[in-house]
Amino acid sequence: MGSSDVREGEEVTAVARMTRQRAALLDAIDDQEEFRSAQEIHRELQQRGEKVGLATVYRGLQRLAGTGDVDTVKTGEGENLYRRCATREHHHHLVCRVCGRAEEIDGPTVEEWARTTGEAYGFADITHEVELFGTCAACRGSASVSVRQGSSPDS
Amino acid sequence: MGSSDVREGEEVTAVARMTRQRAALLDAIDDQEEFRSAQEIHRELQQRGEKVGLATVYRGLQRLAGTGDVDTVKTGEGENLYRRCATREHHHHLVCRVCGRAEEIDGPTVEEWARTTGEAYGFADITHEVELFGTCAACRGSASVSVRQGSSPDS
DNA sequence: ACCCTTAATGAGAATGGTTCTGATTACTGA
DNA sequence: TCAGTAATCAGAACCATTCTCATTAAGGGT
Repeated sequence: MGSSDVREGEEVTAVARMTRQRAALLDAIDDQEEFRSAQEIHRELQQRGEKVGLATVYRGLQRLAGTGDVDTVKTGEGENLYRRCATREHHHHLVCRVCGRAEEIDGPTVEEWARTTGEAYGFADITHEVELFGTCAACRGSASVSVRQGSSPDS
Repeated sequence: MGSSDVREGEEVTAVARMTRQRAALLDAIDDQEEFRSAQEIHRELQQRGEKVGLATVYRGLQRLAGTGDVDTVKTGEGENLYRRCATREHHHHLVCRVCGRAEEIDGPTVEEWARTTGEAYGFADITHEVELFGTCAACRGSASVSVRQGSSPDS
């Protein structure tokens, strides 16, 4: 487990043993601007001819998410999507339901709202889950393809 | 399928055939102030001596959620929680990670923020997913029991 | 009260994403 | 080079939820 590694993250890679499959995973992630599910990333790797197990992809993404090297969002269906992280700071996402492209948005407004609202009700250790889903300008025109459900028309 | 029923919902029940198991489900829900998972509700029914199938509980909750008679929130683990709904209007929740008790909160602030932020990026049909999790005052003191994960310390 | 249509139910199988298992492989520091 | 052990792999296990389809029963019509 933990021993001596990681000091001042600046390389997305860093830490732990660099194996062929981990390198492949990092490559794949670096090449993708959009949010992808673990399954999709695994499929992508196979198509590239990389032999990487599904479990390994999950583990890798998990670790990367843990170190803050990749961002994650949950779709309304309880599936996790990943993509490389631009900033390490706390932020939320505006994800396109169609193409999966996402904008990272910071919301001092929501942060503040979440905290004060929670405290107003006497709750502590407030965490918030905030994701926005929509249809981006590019996808607006083109005919629909497989639409990724972000959330029901409510909530 | 659809024919003549439902006009102006005012009774939580209304519509469709009132079966023994549906009545039992409605009862169980009426008695619970906190958010419960379908599995928990099913278990509860069994303990009451009601013989109701798991699938039926899921179907029932689904319908109730559809008609807006029950509220739902998703835990970070992709499990759905239900409880009877106080208001039919759009709102969010502040859920206690420990006991499941929840406050319904309205957030003109977030609503507005979500809409404007989304539009600022050229996205349309914006929907938002917002849930707050925390530890309520009552649970703060008592020793921990099974803690229901609401979300990771981030997001 | 009795029928008949058809919604509702139940038991279990199926799904699908994710995690775990146990054996095997292969980094990496010494 | 070698040992120690992290990482990998294939597939089983998990678990919440959904589906299948034969069976049951609500409830409007008569």
